[in-house]
Amino acid sequence: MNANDETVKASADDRDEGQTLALRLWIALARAHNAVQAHAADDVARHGLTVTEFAVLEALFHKGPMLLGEVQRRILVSSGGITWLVDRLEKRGLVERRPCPGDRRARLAALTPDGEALIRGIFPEHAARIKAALSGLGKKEKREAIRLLRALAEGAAAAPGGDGG
Amino acid sequence: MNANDETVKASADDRDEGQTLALRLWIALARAHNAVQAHAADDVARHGLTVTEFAVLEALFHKGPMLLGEVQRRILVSSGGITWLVDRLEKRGLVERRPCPGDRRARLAALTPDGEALIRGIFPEHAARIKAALSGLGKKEKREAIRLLRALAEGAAAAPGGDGG
DNA sequence: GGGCAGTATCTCAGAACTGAGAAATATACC
DNA sequence: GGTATATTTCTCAGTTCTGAGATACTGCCC
Repeated sequence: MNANDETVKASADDRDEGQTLALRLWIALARAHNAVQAHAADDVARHGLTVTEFAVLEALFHKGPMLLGEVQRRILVSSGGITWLVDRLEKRGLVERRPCPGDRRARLAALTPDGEALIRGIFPEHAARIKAALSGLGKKEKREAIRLLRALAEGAAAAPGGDGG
Repeated sequence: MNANDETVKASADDRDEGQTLALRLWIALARAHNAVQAHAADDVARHGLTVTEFAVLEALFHKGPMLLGEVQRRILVSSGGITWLVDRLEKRGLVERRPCPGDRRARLAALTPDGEALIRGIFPEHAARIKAALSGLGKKEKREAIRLLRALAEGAAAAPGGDGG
């Protein structure tokens, strides 16, 4: 149910125009992501964290202990990546691994008291920083952008190839 | 000149709501970027290229020979990154370095005939693939998304910290 | 024409991953 | 119960990049 006018009648010009538009959108998406990511990275670096490390702590803070695999899917890293991340956070005493009751293959990642104190302390400031980085859009525009980006992600997941086909 | 209603009167609730909205937007942005990037990566991988390598070839294809620094700023990598990328493409015979007339510090990157033939051959299909990945939005929505993403990127660049303050 | 800040690229150590495959366990079917 | 397949995490080699500092040159000012 996409409002896809170009499927009705597609001349060569229409196709070119549609492709140009798509490429422009892809570039705009990449640049916006990059610009916001720079702010996020800059902010969490003050606490010696990377954006993905922060994402792990934040997930555990808001959802409680989770299977490594759940965290992995949530923050979009590979299986090797989540092992590496949790190793790193465990060495710093921010996260611990616990056995998963009922499944001896799996392990839960959970915040330690230190980890919880850290994320509790830095999360509000981080959220404020993200909000500031996104201040180019008003509330209404943000809501519209969220709607469009979600439709974009769903469409991409549904398209053949990539990671969703 | 941002349509920023929340600057008028900001109760604690308003602030929380604004932050929640901002965080949701940040997540939607990251997921959309990731989903589209997966398609782009999957497509160029068929020719043994990464997304950034493709971006270098595409820049040189559409703009002609460029200073390494120009390419670097265009595709958003570090100085070490662009050296590494051009090295790699040069080894594969797709790109060559040329001296820059009038500045002996600088070097131009330019497509070789092989490189031009490659990008000319794969660009149309890649553009079609990107268009397919972005088919979750209609033309009108794409235009609106581009407008919002550009405003987002500008706002982020203008905000203190990150890479634009 | 010598010093000096500024700019462009390169070098290099190492960060932050990826992806394939191994090991351990779970689940389903005969 | 036994075999096959799937799932979950871990290991490890290799890839793709970053950031700091080195090197080479430019252009300005005295």
